[in-house]
Amino acid sequence: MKIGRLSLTDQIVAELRRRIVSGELPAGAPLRQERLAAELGASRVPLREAIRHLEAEGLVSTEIHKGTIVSSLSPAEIEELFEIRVQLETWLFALAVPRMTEADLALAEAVTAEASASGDPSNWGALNWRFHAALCAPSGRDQAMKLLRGVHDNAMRYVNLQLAVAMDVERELVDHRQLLAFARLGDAAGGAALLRQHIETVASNLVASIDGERRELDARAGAA
Amino acid sequence: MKIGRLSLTDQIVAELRRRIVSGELPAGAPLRQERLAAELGASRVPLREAIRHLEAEGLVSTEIHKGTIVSSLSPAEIEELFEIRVQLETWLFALAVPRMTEADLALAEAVTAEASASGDPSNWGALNWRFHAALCAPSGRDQAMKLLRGVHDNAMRYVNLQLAVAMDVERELVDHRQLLAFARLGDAAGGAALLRQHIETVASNLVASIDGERRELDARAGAA
DNA sequence: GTACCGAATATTGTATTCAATCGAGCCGCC
DNA sequence: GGCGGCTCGATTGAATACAATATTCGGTAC
Repeated sequence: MKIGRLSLTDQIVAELRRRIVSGELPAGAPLRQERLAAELGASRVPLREAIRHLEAEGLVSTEIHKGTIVSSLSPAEIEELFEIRVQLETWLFALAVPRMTEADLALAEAVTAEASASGDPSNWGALNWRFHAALCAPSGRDQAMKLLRGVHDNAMRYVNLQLAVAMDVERELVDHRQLLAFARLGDAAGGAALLRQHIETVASNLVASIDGERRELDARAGAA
Repeated sequence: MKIGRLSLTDQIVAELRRRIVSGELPAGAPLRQERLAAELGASRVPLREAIRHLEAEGLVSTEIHKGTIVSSLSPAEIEELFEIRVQLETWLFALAVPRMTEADLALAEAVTAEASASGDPSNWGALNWRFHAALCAPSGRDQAMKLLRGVHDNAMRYVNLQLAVAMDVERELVDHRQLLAFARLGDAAGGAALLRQHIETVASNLVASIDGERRELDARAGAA
């Protein structure tokens, strides 16, 4: 029983979002309609509709008669996305903690275990989201979760491209386990504080890494 | 010199959003593609792209082969949108207060004056946004402002339909002037507290009004 | 009289086609 | 030799045409 079949457009949205968030389509990459449509086995019309959807989400940006590119955020904008995450996630987490059931905790633990086991960094962004979502979802704030998901996706694609941050995956897992411990104890305030610090740490590592890379590129450009 | 020409799709998005937020297209109203396209003087293709854009924003929802309707939020979901506004706006306001220039304050005052003068309730939602945006924009958090705008739009269309709340416009203006006073004094904490209370008051009035209307409808349905 | 089935119709989903615009490379002119 | 304009190819924007699906209304059997 397929309860809700997906339109072709929706499938394309999901696929493109996956490619963008995973870094397969890096920031600045152009989305050629004819080629992409052929590659996805569809016509240009549903592809264009999908692009409009992603545009509204902020993942791509279109200039009229020039085409669509994966939108590229400045370090300041990336940092801002993490700030937003801090605001929303700490709030949702604090709401979620007292409502968490054993099943919720088990789910979060399962995701953590999966992340520990899988060394594949390419789907780490998705796992990270699933963990954070599992922590916040019991808040019951579905609208906020939808918003948060957009912010998370938009930020995570930069994380996926930064190996320096990816190498810190061990440290992140430690944080995640500790967050789980706070949740288990019902300590919303303590957990929220750690969550804030956790997100801020990832953000500053990421921005530092991007800045470093940018400096390197500038240096090369200067030398050339 | 027209620097940024708009695609037909973008124009349609703006027009449809206006109609939805203003209440001209109430929640639940179906969007018939052929009719709308003819009415807007365009073909179905750009209209469909516009609909996909609005769908990503959460203003409409589409069911495959059944059509698109203006999305209708439950009272709980509406309340949640206001909760999100509280979280984001109090944060942004507190950031904005120390950065406000005289020009920012003047702008906010001008909007308040305009709102006092104009008795037209139909564009009151837009004015309300302009005021709240003026208070938060100096924070410099453009990404968050974009998010907040979406939330505000989505919530405001219900306000526009509720005369009981619209009648409280005087009280709201009092709050707005008081918020301005806090901003002028540089009292971020005091202003944020008032802002929180302000939004929560509007939310509870609105939800109460919607609940009342719904009960009335149920009663009629029961009588029939 | 009611419930179920089926054809007709309306509406959406997708593909194909045509039109408008932009960018690159070439040519002529200064 | 450099610069401006121009033509051509490529790409997107928009419209038309076709296919698939759902709703509705009428009819028939029970």
